[in-house]
Amino acid sequence: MDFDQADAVNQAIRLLSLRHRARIAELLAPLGLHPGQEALLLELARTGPMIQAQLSEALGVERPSVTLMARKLETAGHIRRSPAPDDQRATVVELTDGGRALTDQVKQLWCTLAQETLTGLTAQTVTELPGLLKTLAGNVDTRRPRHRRTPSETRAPEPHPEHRP
Amino acid sequence: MDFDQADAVNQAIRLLSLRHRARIAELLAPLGLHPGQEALLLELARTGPMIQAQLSEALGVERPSVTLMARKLETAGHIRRSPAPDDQRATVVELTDGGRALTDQVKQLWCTLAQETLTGLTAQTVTELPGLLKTLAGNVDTRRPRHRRTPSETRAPEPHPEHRP
DNA sequence: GCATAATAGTTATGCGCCTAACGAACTTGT
DNA sequence: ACAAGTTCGTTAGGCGCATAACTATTATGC
Repeated sequence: MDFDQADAVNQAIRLLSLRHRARIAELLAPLGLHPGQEALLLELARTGPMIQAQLSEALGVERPSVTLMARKLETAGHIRRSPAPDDQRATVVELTDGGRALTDQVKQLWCTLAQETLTGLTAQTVTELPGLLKTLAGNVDTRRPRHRRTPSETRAPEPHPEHRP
Repeated sequence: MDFDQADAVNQAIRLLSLRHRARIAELLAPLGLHPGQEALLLELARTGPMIQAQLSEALGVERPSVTLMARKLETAGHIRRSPAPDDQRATVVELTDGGRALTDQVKQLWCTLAQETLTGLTAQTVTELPGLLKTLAGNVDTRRPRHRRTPSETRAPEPHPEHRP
């Protein structure tokens, strides 16, 4: 692959990351939230009370990051942390009533943002987009081992599917 | 737009951002670079010596961010900063010889990364992808004013083009 | 010509995210 | 049953990126 093509892709992903996050920050600021925190709240709303380690896995961030974010969200009164009954090490995290209400507002922003983001795309592109992005993310995922082979990556034998229908 | 659909898109973008950046970090670590710095080096290699304000604009990050990154890259010996002759306030940044050599290595990583990222996609998707991502980034761009209208965004009258041919 | 505005850069501070290192609690192997 | 390993959470430190506030220089208006 030649550099210009690679650069176009990598730069576009970088720019999208920056802009998307910046827009999230803008939308979240009135609620007193910072980018990343909304993901934690939404995950709790989606799955219910859970252990920080599970949150770390679900959010795709490391455990120390969860520790700090959770502490701040707790201080703000949006979540509650209590020791897990069956495991003395674990602390279970859950939304407070206020946190749930706040999350409802986040959900609306979430829709606004997506609507904004998808402006001008065809319906087909919109429906295919999530799968496409997940494929890209999966292709560069470093959490689970990527290919068990040595770094001579001439061509990966079993890539991710294009989209799953 | 319903929440699940919006969430799928937003979450996918978030995940891609995290994973792509993580992979960049992994690839850059052997060179002693951190994510974001490669963009500065590549921009200098692309455009030649330039003012920090121009770098800020080109990279899409704020000027204080450029200040700190540039200082670190200068300390590492990859770039050189000198006062601009025609403007006493400005400082022009350029690659050193070592920086240029390092950037050549970055370019190779860049190709590796893109190849990895695009694994399993059709040729058509690959060619359309940069334009698509740029559209998405442009749709959420907050630097230039987004729509001159009040925030009642029932539907934007003149969205971005699907792709520019 | 001079006050005023705009621009270039820096410092300070805060957040998300990371890795490394640690203690405490659970799980396992034998 | 107990040592060894694993997992959960935390602390400490570092980087990228952001905004706010400041200085120094350049450009503009009248």
